[in-house]
Amino acid sequence: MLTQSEENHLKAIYHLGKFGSVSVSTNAIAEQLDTKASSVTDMLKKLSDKGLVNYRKYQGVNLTEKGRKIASNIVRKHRLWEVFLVEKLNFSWDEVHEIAEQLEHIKSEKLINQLDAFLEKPTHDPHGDPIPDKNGKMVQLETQNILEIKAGRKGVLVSVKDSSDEFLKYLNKNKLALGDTIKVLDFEPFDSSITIETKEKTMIISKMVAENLFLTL
Amino acid sequence: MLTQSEENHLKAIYHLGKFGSVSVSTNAIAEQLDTKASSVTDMLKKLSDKGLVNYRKYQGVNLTEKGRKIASNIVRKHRLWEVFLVEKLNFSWDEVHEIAEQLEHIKSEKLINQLDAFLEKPTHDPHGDPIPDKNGKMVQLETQNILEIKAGRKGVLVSVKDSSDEFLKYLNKNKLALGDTIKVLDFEPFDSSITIETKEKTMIISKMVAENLFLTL
DNA sequence: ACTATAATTTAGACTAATCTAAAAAAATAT
DNA sequence: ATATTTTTTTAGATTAGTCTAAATTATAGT
Repeated sequence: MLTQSEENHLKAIYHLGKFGSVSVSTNAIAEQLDTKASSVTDMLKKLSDKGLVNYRKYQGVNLTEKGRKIASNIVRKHRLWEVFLVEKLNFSWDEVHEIAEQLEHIKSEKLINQLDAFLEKPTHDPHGDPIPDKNGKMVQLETQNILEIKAGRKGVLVSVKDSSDEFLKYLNKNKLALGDTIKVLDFEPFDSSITIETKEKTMIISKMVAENLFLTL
Repeated sequence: MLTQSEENHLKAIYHLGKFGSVSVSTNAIAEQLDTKASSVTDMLKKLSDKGLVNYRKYQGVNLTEKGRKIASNIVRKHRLWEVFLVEKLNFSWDEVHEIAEQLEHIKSEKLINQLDAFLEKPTHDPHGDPIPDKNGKMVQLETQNILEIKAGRKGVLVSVKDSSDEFLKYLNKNKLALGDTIKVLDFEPFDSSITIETKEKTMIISKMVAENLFLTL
């Protein structure tokens, strides 16, 4: 049985491992978990002893098959709980992350299976992130960042990269939600801002915002 | 913010304090939590420093108003989650306790309010125990132990004292469930066993079983 | 290739929660 | 009332997770 801290470290490695680099650095994990590199080193040794990560001093770390399975299961739980909170308990998508961070550590396989069924086996969470199945597999939509879409074309907003409160509140304030159809009207090369059109209105979004919006065409 | 262990100690004192004695003994808490008396003593000092219990060496302990409120809130969460598991996720009543032991420590006031509303503000959990409201108040049904009921009278089974797996499985096996009407046919003074009649059948229950069944007349 | 900088690990300390064994206090029995 | 037993507390040790500061290794710049 793993502790919450062990689970959080595996999850961090899982998330960081997705982006290119074969091995994940100690510092990256420390930053993700808001802790110190020395604490991470200690934990990596422990996880290595348990056969959940491949770790070589100074060389970074990555998940073993066993570790990857555990990590994807935590992500699965996190995202299922987020769906529950939004769909059943009327939370808005900017309120659920912290609570799901707690709920993801509840231990009961039956619980998560029943929850999955109760929610009618959702494939994506409220932020558009795919929910892994029991084996860690997930449907990955073909998405494009809005910055890569040609002016004049339309797409459907299906996921956001940044799931922070502040960013989601910005989207709420500007009436942008998953599932909305967005048309790219104009691209301004000077600052990479984009003019977009939604059902609601026409607006300009900054590069910083645009980087976090992913659409299907 | 309290740790899980602190919360568990408060909850144990809350439950033990219900039965007569003004103050709860160190040993009783230790037994309830399956830990050692010395560990309990340490924790009592800590809880006392935080103003959650009144503790005097060798004199036992009881909850302060602040402590009582926190404890009843944990019990509230535990019982609401049990309702959720049974009503929404199709668990049977003998499977929910352990999971609720974990869920009761999730910290979010909004979560528990929304859950309460989603479940339509239940007043009792699947074992018939009353669910405290936000202020710790609960409706206490006028119940009688089946041993105190005169032969020939009927009652409705509304709660069970022992919530262990084994006992609940015994009830399931014998088709006894909350809400069932039970008629007391005969009382055997020799061993305090009772002959009862349900929709299903007539059966004899031992004193040990009878002690755990509470009815409304 | 050498040096400065950055990343990582090690060493040692701290806190929280637990335990065992011994000491102290309270309860009970004669 | 005293002795025995039980309960409770204290003292000291252990484990997990964390930290800071120092040492080590890797990386980058010239």
